[in-house]
Amino acid sequence: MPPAPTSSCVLRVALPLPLPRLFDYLAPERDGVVPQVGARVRVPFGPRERIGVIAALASAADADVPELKPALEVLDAEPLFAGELIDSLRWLARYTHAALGEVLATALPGPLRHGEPLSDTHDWAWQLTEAGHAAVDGLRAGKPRRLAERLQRGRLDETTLDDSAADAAIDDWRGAARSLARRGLAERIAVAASSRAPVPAPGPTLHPQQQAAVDAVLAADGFAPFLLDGVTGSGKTEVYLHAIADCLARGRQALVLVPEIGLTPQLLARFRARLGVPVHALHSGLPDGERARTWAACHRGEARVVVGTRSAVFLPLPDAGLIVIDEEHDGSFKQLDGIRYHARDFALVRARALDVPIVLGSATPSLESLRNAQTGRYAHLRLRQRAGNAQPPAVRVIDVRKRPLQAGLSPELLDAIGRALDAGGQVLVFKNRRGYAPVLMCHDCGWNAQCPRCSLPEQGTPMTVHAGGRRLQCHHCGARRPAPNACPDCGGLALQSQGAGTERIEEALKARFSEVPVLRIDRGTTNRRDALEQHLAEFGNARGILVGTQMLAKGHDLPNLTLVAVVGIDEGLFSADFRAPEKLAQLLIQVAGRAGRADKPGLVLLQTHHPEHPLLATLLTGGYGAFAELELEQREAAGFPPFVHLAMLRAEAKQVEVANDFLQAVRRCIERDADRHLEISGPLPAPMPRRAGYQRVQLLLSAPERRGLHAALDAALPAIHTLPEARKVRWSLDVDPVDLY
DNA sequence: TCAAAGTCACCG
DNA sequence: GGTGACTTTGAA
Repeated sequence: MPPAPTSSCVLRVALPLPLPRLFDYLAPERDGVVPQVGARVRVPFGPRERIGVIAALASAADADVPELKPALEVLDAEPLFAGELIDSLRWLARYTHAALGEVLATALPGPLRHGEPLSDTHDWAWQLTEAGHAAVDGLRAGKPRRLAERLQRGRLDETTLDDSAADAAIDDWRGAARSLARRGLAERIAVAASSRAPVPAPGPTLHPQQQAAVDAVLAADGFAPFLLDGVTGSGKTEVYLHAIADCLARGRQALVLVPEIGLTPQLLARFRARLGVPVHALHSGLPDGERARTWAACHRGEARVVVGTRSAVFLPLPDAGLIVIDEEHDGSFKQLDGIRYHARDFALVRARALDVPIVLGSATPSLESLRNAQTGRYAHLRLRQRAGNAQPPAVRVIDVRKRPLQAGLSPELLDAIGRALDAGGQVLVFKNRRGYAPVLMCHDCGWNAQCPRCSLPEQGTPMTVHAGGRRLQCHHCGARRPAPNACPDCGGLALQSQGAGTERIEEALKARFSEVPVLRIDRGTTNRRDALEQHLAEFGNARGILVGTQMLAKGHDLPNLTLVAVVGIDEGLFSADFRAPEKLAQLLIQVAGRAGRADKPGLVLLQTHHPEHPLLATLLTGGYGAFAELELEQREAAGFPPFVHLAMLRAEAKQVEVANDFLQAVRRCIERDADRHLEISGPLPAPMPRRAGYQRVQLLLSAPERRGLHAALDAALPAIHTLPEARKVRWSLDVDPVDLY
């Protein structure tokens, strides 16, 4: 029961500011709307107005300040944030140590954040006008005519039109509709939000492992986390679809989170066709209004299935029945600025609070999730069987030590590319992430610089190259030393820092294979969402070479791809980032999955200075599971997640000393009352120490228990916020950082 | 002498 | 974070 609005009612408001406190206001003086927790309010703040959210109600006696200003207006008669959602967001604010107001603002689409009312959620449909009915037969053949002929049979929902766009009957119907509307032949009308009962289309018969996985998920009663660990092509999506169909049949909502690159029109079309209900999509490429409408449709319980990227984890789900995280290992679930949340981890918190099952699917699960499966926190569902008779590709390692390299490509690799092209196939040259923290390596013997203080017997901590190649630095302990002139192991002079960019590779390939097209795909050439699809469509199935980075690891099918060449993997084997081996293994498995089809065996070539490296050996002989076991042992020995918990404080300033001084002061704040289990390293220059004219420094906290880490931060943060040094830098706190940059 | 640039406290 | 108010600094 909301309390009656009385003159003594005080609103404790969370404002979108990086201030870790609430601001108190009196209820608006003349306002019929009853203030409730979770409703937005417009309030005066300093010289201007802000939109905040009522976080609590109190009586005037409890106010912190004697003279309160009245709020201007309560914007929501029904709270936007209610029940489970606001509880979970409160948890997130505590966990990320961020201000509640900022967390709540992050959880809202732009228009709602700026005070606009909850959008209408009626559907739009198109119908012919009277003039339109009369004119159909006179229209010229073309898209407008084809659309008009469809509309002659009755009006059509936009969602239906979107769905049928996939079968190419009327692609780009919007253009055709606009053309008809201009001539007064068709009109757009509002219709009640469709509450179609699901009309699912049958899918392929499940194989026994899929069926077992589906049965396990359907048997769940309330909160139950599942790790769906299925090799590429084993049909994880079918398992999701069955679980979602069951969820719909129970009258509940389903939320599906996918990586940024995974939300393609094909995926949506498949979901829509199979589930037989409208499927809402939510991603950063949509216009604000669209995102606000989806939010409203979820809030009202009208949206039954939502497929979205990271930020969809904030959608209200009053009738939640299931959450699915596809490709749960994917890095794009972690937000890297603002509120640094991890959508997968927050989805788990929400699933627990909503008391619904949650399925985390991946062919290459994160080590965190595998660990949770090992310890029994997640049920481990395995799909080991491939659908159809697709053969895994052959994988060969090319030793490039002492080989003459052209833009980092060995003669053996270039020959293999030539042979694949001669056979009429396509080649993918895949460059592992651009190493912006270069390590020093000997081209003759593969030696690389490691920190003498931090090195463990099997797994050293690499030192990264600084000061134009003259200095080496360890990002774990801060040790520095000059770079050697000759290799300490073999005496050779072929020391080099790693990393030829994709541009240089592209140039070299164009020069060598001038008779075929060479297409480079990376952030530089392809930043729009569908640009990748377009580029690949133009490329077609003809002979040619694709050069690129992460973006090419998954996505569009390339049926004629017979050779995948991976270069730059040594940077992943010896990176300063403890997650680099995991990312590299995931990438290699994914990239390898792209080579060859049932009828054309594929070949994967890995070019390295370290053919005997245990990561490669384990991955090639035992697969990802064996690699993960080995890597978890390494993590445990080296004291890295998931065996410890990390938090990273980053600071940047024009002068290094300013950023350093701040983090030194932070370190003293934390040391003052932290227990002895908390390890602090730094302040140290970030592996990428300069960005846009700013010097970047970081302080890493590590604790064996979450509780200890959070206790230390809770104790120190109030003091850190008031440090005089804090005003001179831009700083941020990242709990569970994914990479240490 | 004024104005631009830097510093600071506060916001209910 | 953003703002107004106050302080320092520099050029005519």
